[in-house]
Amino acid sequence: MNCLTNSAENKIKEAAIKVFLEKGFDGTTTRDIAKEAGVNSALMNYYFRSKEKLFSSVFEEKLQQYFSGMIEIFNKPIGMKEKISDLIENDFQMFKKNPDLSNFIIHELHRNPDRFFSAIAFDKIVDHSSLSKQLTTSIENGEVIQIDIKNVLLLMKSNIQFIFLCKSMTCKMWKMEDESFEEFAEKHKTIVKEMILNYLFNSSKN
Amino acid sequence: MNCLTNSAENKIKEAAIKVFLEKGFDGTTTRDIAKEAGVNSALMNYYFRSKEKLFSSVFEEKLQQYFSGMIEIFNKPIGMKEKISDLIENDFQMFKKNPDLSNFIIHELHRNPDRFFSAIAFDKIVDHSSLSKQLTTSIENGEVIQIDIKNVLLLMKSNIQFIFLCKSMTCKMWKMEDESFEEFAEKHKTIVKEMILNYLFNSSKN
DNA sequence: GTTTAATTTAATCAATTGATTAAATTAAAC
DNA sequence: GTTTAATTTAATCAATTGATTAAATTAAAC
Repeated sequence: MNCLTNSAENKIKEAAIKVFLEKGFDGTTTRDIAKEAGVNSALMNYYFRSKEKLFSSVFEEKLQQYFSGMIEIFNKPIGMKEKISDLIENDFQMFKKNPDLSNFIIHELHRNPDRFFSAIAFDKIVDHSSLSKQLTTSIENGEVIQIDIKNVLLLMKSNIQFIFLCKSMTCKMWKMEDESFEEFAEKHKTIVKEMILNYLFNSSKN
Repeated sequence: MNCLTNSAENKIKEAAIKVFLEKGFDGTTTRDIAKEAGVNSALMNYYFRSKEKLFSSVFEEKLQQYFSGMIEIFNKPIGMKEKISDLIENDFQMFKKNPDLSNFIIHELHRNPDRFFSAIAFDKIVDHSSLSKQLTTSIENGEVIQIDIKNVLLLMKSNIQFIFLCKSMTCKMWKMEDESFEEFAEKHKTIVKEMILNYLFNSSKN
């Protein structure tokens, strides 16, 4: 019943993660998943009842992953400048390790926005109130410019995620291979960090 | 043979644009398109030979649209600061009018990166050399900081496109309707413009 | 070792999907 | 007005797809 490490159920889940992230829900057939998992295709329905249910379990897991790193950092007892810097760095590393994740989340939410709430209790998971309070304090301090938390988060997300979202276009346009793309991404991350920190923080404090 | 405005061929093409942009290639059936166009489903194959070919013609058109505005501005005889500002504004207006365009291009290129070249002759269409030269001059002037054209373009694209790419997530997270989202988007555009211009341009010149 | 439950397989379904065919209709050419 | 070509339709295919079923096998309980 346990020791799932290599059980059929686990192999199916792993395969589903891989295939759904590559091809999306519509581009994936249940036979794709069964083949990737190396199991009989009826097993998928035995364990997960339907393609839709299997997908949901994958999507839920990935949406959690998408947010999980942020939340820890939100509550870290560190200064605002360091926190912003950490959030950027954290996202960068996550998408570097999971190059399909961003496309997957963005596309599946675009196709069916309601998945957002069926997959996550946002209020519980992303408790932005702590960060929000810290931002307010920093603004009152004069450390940070007058700005809404929504814009701050969007600035960070846009500049990091988009590097990976449009990876294929970048590589085609500028004739890059994986290696030079990685260099480019690292370089861009540095620029983004500098630009955002410069913009948000008043120059008096360093 | 002509007067295509309301011909079946044209209705199919229009319907294909609408449905493909909403649902993507994998999420669309030929019957969806026929139904949307209000024509017999065999007509699609009569005019376009196959779903793949119809899709290609849509994708090609949309990729051109994606780049078309940029190119004009690249070659405008205006200063660097105004040009950057115009490019940002132009992208913003395009994606505001075509909220699915960004998702469509990003997703279909992610699924099949080679479509990029089958759909566009990049060297011809995006002649970035003019902008590239202007940037070099501006850097030598001391007007602009030392930076690569690739990073400049990516900064602009990221910050504008991503607003619309993650529209559904934004609306869910912050409980926005279409109206307040539009306000938010406008506000964010202003911030992005200011941030990017501040970052790229040395403060001596105004 | 027998019984019972859990897991796996092969065979098969009905529905959907992209595509084709042949006939019917409409428009154009002369 | 007849001939010819272009357009449209209804009917139908074969292949694919998500799912189910019933039988076979394996593991667990006693």
